[in-house]
Amino acid sequence: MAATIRDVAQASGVHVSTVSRTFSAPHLVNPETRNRVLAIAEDLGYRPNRAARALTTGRTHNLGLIVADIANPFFPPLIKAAQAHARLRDYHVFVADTDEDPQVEEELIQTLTKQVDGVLLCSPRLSNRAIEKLSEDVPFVVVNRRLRGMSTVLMDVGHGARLAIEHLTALGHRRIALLAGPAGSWTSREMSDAARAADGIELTVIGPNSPTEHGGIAAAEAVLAADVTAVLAYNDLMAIGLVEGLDERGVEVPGRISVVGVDDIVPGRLTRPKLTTVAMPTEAAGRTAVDLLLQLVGAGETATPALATLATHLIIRDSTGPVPS
Amino acid sequence: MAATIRDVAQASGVHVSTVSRTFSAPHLVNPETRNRVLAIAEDLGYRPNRAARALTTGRTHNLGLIVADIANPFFPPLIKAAQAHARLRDYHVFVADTDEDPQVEEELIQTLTKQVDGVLLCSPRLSNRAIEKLSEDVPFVVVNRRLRGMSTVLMDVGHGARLAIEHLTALGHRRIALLAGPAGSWTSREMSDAARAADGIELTVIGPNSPTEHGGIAAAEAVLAADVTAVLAYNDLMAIGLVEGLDERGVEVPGRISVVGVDDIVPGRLTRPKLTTVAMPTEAAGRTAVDLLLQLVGAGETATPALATLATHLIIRDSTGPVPS
DNA sequence: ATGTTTCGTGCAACCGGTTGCAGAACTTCC
DNA sequence: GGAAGTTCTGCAACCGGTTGCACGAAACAT
Repeated sequence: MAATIRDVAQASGVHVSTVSRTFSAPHLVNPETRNRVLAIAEDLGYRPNRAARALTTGRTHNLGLIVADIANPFFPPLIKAAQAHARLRDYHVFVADTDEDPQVEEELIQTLTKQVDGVLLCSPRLSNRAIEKLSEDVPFVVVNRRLRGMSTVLMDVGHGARLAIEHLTALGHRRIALLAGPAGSWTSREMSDAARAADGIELTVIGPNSPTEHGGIAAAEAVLAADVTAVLAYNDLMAIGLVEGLDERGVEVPGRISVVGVDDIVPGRLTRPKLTTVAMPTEAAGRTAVDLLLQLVGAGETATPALATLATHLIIRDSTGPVPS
Repeated sequence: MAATIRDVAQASGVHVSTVSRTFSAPHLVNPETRNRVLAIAEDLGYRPNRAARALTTGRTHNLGLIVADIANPFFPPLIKAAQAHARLRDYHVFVADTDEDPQVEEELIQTLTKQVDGVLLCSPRLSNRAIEKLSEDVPFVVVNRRLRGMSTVLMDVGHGARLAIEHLTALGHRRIALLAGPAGSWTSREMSDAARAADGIELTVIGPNSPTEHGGIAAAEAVLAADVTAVLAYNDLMAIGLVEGLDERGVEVPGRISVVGVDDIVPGRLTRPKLTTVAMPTEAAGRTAVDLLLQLVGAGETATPALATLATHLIIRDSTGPVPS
């Protein structure tokens, strides 16, 4: 069995409380005693049991990170960044995948609640109402969804959409289609609001669509029917699918139609043509979300929700070009 | 504050032990009492505290999953599958990223040890020695590395490599290069063993290389110098990079050189030409690893290490073709 | 020399559960 | 009708830590 605090106490001839303090409040114990205890602890391979500690302190030093789909290339960089950032602050993170199912999401949060100090909710599928309810039990930070009264990390996709459209209009495009995402998506709404507000273009909104490669392929027909020269897609996966669908129909990108995606996921850099896209600050979002969450955790009841909006930028590659004459 | 077992006990006029048993050994309590307790628990929103339970039972119902790099597209499907499979068995999983650093890996395992019932180690960078040492403290299942005396999940990449080479020879290729992976990699050794054993081909081994897109780009020069007509790359990322590097030099794939990757990651399906590749059963590996681990956890000291070898298969797409005449 | 702080440590209760043991109430059997 | 089981519940110790409180010793002030 692994050494406990009592083993260390016995071996060093002090009371358990002294050993405890050696680790959790070193300044309260005599340097001499402390060193002796530390040496013996080291010797016995003692490591404090975080779960036991959590029982009295109420701090588990764990975070929960809930995403809709781990395998969606958008998330791994965020997970990685969040996890690394948390680790620096001595936090471990549970990662859970809801498979896009709100029901699963809710259950997950409930069973996780007791084991974590806070939960990071990325692109939640749950209703605002449900989230607010659950947030009574555990601090939340929500990524990619606006929720008043709650700490939030947003990526300014509206701005990104404007940049994309400016880029397209500079290339001479006037008739532009927006391939919308899933119905309830905040991101999708932001994008279409931005696109609708753009001057001097004729916008066709196609969708809602499934935010997958398949959704993009399926939309190719509708894009052709819309008779546009450029398309802004909800995300890169759809954009890639669309390029594929257009290719199957002998339509060249960017020769006949220009395509812009959103997210800047890895595959987009590898396809041909390489995808022009709105880069999302996913790593920064992961780090920021952890920071906000720990801030919330530290503040306890007096917590003030914070809102962080992260900038996006346009990466121009090869899937956009001048409007065909 | 969240309701505890004592709140429920008080509210239902029974002793805490009865409440405890209602949840952890229902058959020991009178159905009538049980229902009353359950109703009141429901009412109070009571949920057992897993950490507290772990203290006495020694079972945390948590697993640790350690990978070298979450953002490497190879891992997310495995993580997703493992996590989903664990959840069905009422286990949560900590996911941690070592950033390819053995030091970090070791620390991570140590701090995680007390909080989990077992650890899944995917493509570990740690020495066998270190892993064996650490395995005294917590059950391990190792994925993608052969380690005697320890439960292991392997993907039969040797077989995959043979399939790939058969495919290439059937197309007429004789001079083939193997783009090796990192030096210590078990997978890389398996592949080169298989390739060396193949009959009737002239093999050039290039490497070790960094297992990234960049490594592939960098290897393009060496591939051309080797004067081969086909290349088997350590993984898809490298294969994609190689195709890119060759393209920059005006070399057509598969027109002049055929390229086969390994892993079947998502981007490979999206590039052009679409990548011929050896598909790895990553989801199955994740599930199998969880099964083996839980089996180990259940068995306690009497655990018998098991070995699972998962089949790979070849997916023929567009990056391979007949040898140029 | 005495009174007041400061410092270091021990004591014991507590966090939220689990579990071996014991005993009460109720059955079953002869 | 009493002995022997069953079934259900309570008691209390325990898991591995933390922490408020008390107390003795040393350091300081007067």
